[in-house]
Amino acid sequence: MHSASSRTDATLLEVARDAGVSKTSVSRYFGGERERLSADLQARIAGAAQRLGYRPNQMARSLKGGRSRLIGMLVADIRNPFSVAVMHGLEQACRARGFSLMVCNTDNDPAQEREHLALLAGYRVEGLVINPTGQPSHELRQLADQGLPLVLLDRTLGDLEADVVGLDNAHAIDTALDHLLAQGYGEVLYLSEPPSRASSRQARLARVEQRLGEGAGLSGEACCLEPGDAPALNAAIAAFLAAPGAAPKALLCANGNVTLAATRALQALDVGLGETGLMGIDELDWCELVAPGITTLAQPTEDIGRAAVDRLLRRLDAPGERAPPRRSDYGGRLIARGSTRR
Amino acid sequence: MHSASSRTDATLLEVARDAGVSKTSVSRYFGGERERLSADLQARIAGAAQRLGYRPNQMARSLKGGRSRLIGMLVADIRNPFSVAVMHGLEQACRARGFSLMVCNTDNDPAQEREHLALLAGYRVEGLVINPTGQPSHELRQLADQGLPLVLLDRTLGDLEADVVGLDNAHAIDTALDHLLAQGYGEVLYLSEPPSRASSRQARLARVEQRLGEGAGLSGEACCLEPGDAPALNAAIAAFLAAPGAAPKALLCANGNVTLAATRALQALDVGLGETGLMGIDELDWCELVAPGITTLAQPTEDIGRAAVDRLLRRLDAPGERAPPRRSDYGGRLIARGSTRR
DNA sequence: GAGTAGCTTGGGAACGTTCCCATTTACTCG
DNA sequence: CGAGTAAATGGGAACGTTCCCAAGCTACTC
Repeated sequence: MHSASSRTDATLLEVARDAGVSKTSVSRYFGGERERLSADLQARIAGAAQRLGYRPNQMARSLKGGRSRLIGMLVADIRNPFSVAVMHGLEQACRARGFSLMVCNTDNDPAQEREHLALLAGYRVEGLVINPTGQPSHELRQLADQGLPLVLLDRTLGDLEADVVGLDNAHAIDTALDHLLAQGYGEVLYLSEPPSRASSRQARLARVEQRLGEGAGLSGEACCLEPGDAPALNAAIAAFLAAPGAAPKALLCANGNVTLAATRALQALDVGLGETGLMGIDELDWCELVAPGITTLAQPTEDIGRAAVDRLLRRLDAPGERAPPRRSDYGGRLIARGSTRR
Repeated sequence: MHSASSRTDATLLEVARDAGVSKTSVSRYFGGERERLSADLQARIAGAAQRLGYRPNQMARSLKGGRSRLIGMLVADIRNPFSVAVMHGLEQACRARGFSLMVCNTDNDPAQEREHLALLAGYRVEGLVINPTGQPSHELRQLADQGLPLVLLDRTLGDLEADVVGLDNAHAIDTALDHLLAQGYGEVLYLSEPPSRASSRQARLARVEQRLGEGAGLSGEACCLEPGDAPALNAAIAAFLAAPGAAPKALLCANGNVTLAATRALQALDVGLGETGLMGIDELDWCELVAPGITTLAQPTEDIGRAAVDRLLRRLDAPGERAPPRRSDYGGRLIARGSTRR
């Protein structure tokens, strides 16, 4: 049992004194050079550290060494399961390579983004993974200019020089549309949030429009609505379903949030799933539960997380060298369920 | 535009030199004593800092001051929406009080818990919020002994001396059972994961057994199953529904995970919701989507997060003073939906 | 048997801050 | 008009590490 009132932690120097060795030796012991020390010294240090409850002070450590061993993550919406899944992959990968992850949630608020960016910079994170909200803030640009390795999740950001890791959007849209076509749907309504600043939304939208324009068995339209505008969504869907047309109709949702909103809308309109097709990008817990199951295109979130760390560390290992920004695109996995079975 | 190759950040001393002032003044400027400086000095410092892209080094700062301004959170499963929601509340509250949150996910793995605990201790977090997995690790006990303020989420942990913030379990169970009774259900199957180490599960289970034992219009049983054992769950539910009994039957799920599993099971058994009642503790995105909507008892997650930070800071403000551990219980909010309407 | 190489060990100067003191300057008051 | 106070500023010693360099020792090599 420890004396309950010791409020300040033991320091390296105290351990050294207690063990009767120099601070350098203690530093070596905890700094991964344990094998350089004689067995005797090791034992004495271990004993003293144990006795005093010593833990190396990371702050002092990174101050001297210049290496914080910290990776920062800026996530736009922590309550989005996609973000959480990627975060999980990131954390695993970081840990495996001796880094820790510091996560900040911006709630889609540029002010919080700036503030958190300053925070992370203050802790001298060695790399940054960002799920950007709007356009690049001044702070972010400045960090990038200073050479801080940056990885963007899912979307590019203006002309910001950074690696991007995400879904291969064109391929994802193709997979989705091909699936709908194969299941016998001919008329598609593509639902998305406004693509304004988000490059991935633009890419998906562009591919959809290209494919729908080509004909080849599919026709339809794209519809971009503000998130949360349920009446508009209901109206858009109702209009789409009411329009004359011989081919079976289906909805394709650009991401998980849209899938959620569209599912609500279809229930409000009392439309049966399957008869009218429904498919979404992003797999979610509940997609299999809403009868008869909602077809989705799952993103390989863990892979994306791992890849992000990979990029970061690659740049860290080659400091100074200014490699051109790189994109990594991952394929999605189709999970076919009842909502696209007629 | 900054010179792209400056890999090391500007320091306080460089700013001081550039501005032609002493480092003390710069320290004051960034340390919240800005008003003590003359307008002239303020302007010169601001200019220099801007020019050099200076950001105070948090590491050095907390090294000297002994205050890391960091709160640690240890969460058992980051993919659990309840945890994320609490985390969100925590983060907001931390930010509002000038702290930052460092989150670690243990994936329910004691080894990772120990490792992350060491990490957080290394960064000298000033308080710790824990969503504990099993029994208290040695490391945790040690930190507690050293007087690090600790808040446990949702469950107590052995004899560990720490504040606890969570749902008022007895009251929650009462609310749920009263609702089921009012809706005309008479026979209840309570589903839970094994309560082994988790005090909140024990508390809920105990109250359920007490109430079901009392009679008063309700009878039934409790059933504890390993998470993920779908066949056993199906069998248990099937047996419950097949048993003779005149009163309408309902299922009560101890938490979100159980609700998910039970919903799957009911679908597999092709049982209609409402006719057989279903109710869960924890509100989830999809509960309104599974027809006809699943009744839940929502936990006030944001409040819980805020309360946790509150406790922590209260102890931080009164250092040394060893106040007895305290429990805060929050009430849940009933969200009645179709699954408990006959 | 001296020179060299390798191992183990320790001393001390950083790292970028904060904060306690001292110093200077300008005012007020009796 | 001198003393006393307040406000503005700066110098320097910490804080707990790491890491360069040097010292002592043992054991070879030629």
